[in-house]
Amino acid sequence: MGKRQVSARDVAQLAGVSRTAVSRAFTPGASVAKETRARIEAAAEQLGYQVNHLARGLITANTGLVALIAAEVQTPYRSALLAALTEQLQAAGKIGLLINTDRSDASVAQALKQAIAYRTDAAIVLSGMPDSSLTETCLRNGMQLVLINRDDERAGTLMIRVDDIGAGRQAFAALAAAGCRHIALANSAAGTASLQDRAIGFRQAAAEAGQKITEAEAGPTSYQTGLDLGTGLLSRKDRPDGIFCTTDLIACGVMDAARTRLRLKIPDEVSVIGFDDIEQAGWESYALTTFRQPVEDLARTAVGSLVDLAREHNLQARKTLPVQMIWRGTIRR
Amino acid sequence: MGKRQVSARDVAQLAGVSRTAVSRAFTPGASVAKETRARIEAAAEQLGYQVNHLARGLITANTGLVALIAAEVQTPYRSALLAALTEQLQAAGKIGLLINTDRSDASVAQALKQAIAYRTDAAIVLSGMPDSSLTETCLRNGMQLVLINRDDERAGTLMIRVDDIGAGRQAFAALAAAGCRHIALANSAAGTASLQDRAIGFRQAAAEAGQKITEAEAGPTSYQTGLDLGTGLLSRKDRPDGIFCTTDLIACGVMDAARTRLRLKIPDEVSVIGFDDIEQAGWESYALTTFRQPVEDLARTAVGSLVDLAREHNLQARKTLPVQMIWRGTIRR
DNA sequence: CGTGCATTTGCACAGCTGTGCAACAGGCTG
DNA sequence: CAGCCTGTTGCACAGCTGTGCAAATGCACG
Repeated sequence: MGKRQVSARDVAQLAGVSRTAVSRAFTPGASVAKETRARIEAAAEQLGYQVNHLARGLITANTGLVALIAAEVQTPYRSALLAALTEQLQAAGKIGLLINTDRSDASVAQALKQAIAYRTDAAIVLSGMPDSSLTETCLRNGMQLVLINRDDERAGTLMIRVDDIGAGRQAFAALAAAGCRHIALANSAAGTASLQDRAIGFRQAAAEAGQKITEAEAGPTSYQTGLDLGTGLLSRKDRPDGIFCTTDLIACGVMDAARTRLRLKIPDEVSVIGFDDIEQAGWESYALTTFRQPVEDLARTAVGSLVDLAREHNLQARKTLPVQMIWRGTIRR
Repeated sequence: MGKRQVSARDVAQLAGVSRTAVSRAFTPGASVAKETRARIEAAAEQLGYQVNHLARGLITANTGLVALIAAEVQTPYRSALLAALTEQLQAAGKIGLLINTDRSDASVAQALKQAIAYRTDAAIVLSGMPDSSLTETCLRNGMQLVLINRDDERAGTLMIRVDDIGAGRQAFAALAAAGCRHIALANSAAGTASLQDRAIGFRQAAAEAGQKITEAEAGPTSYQTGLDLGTGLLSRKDRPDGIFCTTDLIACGVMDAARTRLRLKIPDEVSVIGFDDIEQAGWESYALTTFRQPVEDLARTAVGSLVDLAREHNLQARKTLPVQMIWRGTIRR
C-alpha cells in the first residue's frame, strides 16, 4: 500500500458529517440517523471506502483473521480440508491466513509467532505440534487454538480427531470377512498420531482374532510410498491377499504396484483398503474401498468452536468424529 | 484477541528503556546500541512479544499481506499453485490471505473489497475477473494486482499466462504424428481464456493440416466431465483414435471411460493427451502424456513481480510462460 | 581541552478506527 | 409548560506502531 488510503475522514468531509458518524455508520449496532447513514454510504461508495480492518483490529476484541497452519497443502486430503475450512470461516465473517509449513515443530512455532504478529483471533493447526509455552502465550493473549488430528492435547485448546482406531479395527474386520488369509498393514513412517491409531486399531482387531499380520512401514504418506510398499509386500513368497493402507495415496500406489508391476488382480487376488476418501479413490481406475475423512464436519466443528460464545476458553476439549466406510471395488464382499 | 496484548510499552518497562528504543530494535536499519538491543531482546523473549503488524501496517507502506483469490482450491492444479505461491510469499517475507471464491465475478469483487479492508499489499487473482472500476480503486490506493491465467488484462496489472495456444498446436501435431486419423477435442464448457486458447491452438493446427476434428464440450473441468465426454466420443460410430483433453482431470475421466467402460486399449486403440501435469498424471494407472503447467515459474513470476522494486506500477505488463510437453504412455511415438 | 562528527535516545506527532460521555433535539405525558 | 425518555451527534481519548527532529552522548583528532 504505497499511497494514502481513502479513510473515514475523507468520507466524513464529502458527506458533511463528523468522522465519528462515519465510524458509527459502519459499526453494527451503533446509532446513526437514517438520512445521515444514506449520505455516508453514498460518499463511501463514491470514494471506494472500505473500513480499515487493521485499525479496527487495534481497537476491538477481534481482527477477523484466523491462521491456517498446514504442510503439504497440495495433497488431496489437505487441500479439501483447507477448502472446507475457508468456506466455513468466510461464512462466519472471518478470513484465513494460510501459513505453509514444512511439518517440523519449529516451522509450526514460527507460524504461530506470525499469527501473534497479526493478532489473529485464532489459529487452526493442521500440521506439526506447537510446544506448550508457545500455546500458552497464544492463549494468554486471547487467541483461540484448534488442533486437527494432532498428537497431543494442549491446555485450553480444542483438539479434533477422527476415529482412527475404529477405522483400523473395521479395516481388519472387513479384510477377514472377505476371506483374506494373509493380511498386511502398509503404513507411512511419518509417525503422526492419526497413522499410529489406524495401525493400533488394526493390530488390536488382528490380535483379538488371533491372526498374525505383516507390517510394512516406510516414507511419507505418498503415492510413491505405496508403490514401494506394494512392490515389496506383493513380491514376497507369503504374499498378502489383503492390505490395509493407512492413506488413500499409499493405497493407490499399492494398487498400481499390484496391477501394473505384478499383474495381480484386485480384488480377486488381493484386496486393498485405504483411508481418506480422496477424490481419486472414486475414480474408476481405482474404485477404492476406504474410510471417509469427515472433512466438512471437521471444518464445521473447528470453525463452529471459534464462534461459539458459550465455549469456555480455558477448558480443554476434545472431539472425536466418526469415519464412514466407503465400499467400492477393491475388496470382496 | 480478547485480552490486551503484550506491547512495546511492556517490553520498554522491563528493559528500562523508552518505547521508541523497543520500536527501533525491531525496525530493520534503525539505530540502537548493542547493549540496549540485547536488553530489549531479552525482555521481549521473556514476555513473548511480537511486533503488532496491524499497527505497523497503519504506519508504513506495507502490511505484508497478500490476498490469494481462488476458486476450487482443492483441485490438484490449483492446490499445487497455491502451495507454490505461499512458499514464495513466505520466502519474500509476506503472508497469504486465502479467499475462497465461487468463480463468479461478483464473488471476486467481494474478495477484492476484503483485500482492501485489510489493506493488503497485493492481490493475486487465480479465479474470476474483477471489473475495471474495482481494479482501478485497488491500484489508486497502492495495491498491486497480479492476474494468473485470466481473461483480460487490466491497466496497471501484471497478467501471467502460459502458452496455451502453443500447447494446443503441439497436441494436434503429436496426435497426427502418432498416426491418429480421427482426432477429437474434449473441452470443458467453463469457457475460461486458458481453455479457449488450448482449443484455438488445436483447431489452428488441424486447419493447417487440412484435417477435420471432432469437438465435444460440456460441464466443469472435472474428472466427471471427462467420463461423460469420453463415453460420448468413444461410443460414436466414427470413434476418435486420438483425443486432446484440455485438462488432466478431463483426460483421466476420458481414459477411464475408454478402458473400464468401453474396454478400449490406450494407446493402442486411442491416444490421449491432457494438460496440467497434475500428480495423478504420473500415476501408473494413467501414465498420462500431458503438458506441464509451470507452477513454480508462475509462482516465482507472480511473487517476484511484487517485490521487484524496479517495476513500474502503472505499466501494464504481460508475461507468457512456456509449457513443457511430458511424454508418458498414452500416445504412440 | 575543545571541536567536529557519528551514534544514540526520547519527545511529539501521525496513521485510522471505536467508544464513553456530555450536550442537544425531538416527542410524549402529566 | 416542564420533565422525562430516546435517539443523535461530536469531542476527546485510547489502542500500537514508526518517524522526524532536537538534544545528549561518545569518540577521535589536533
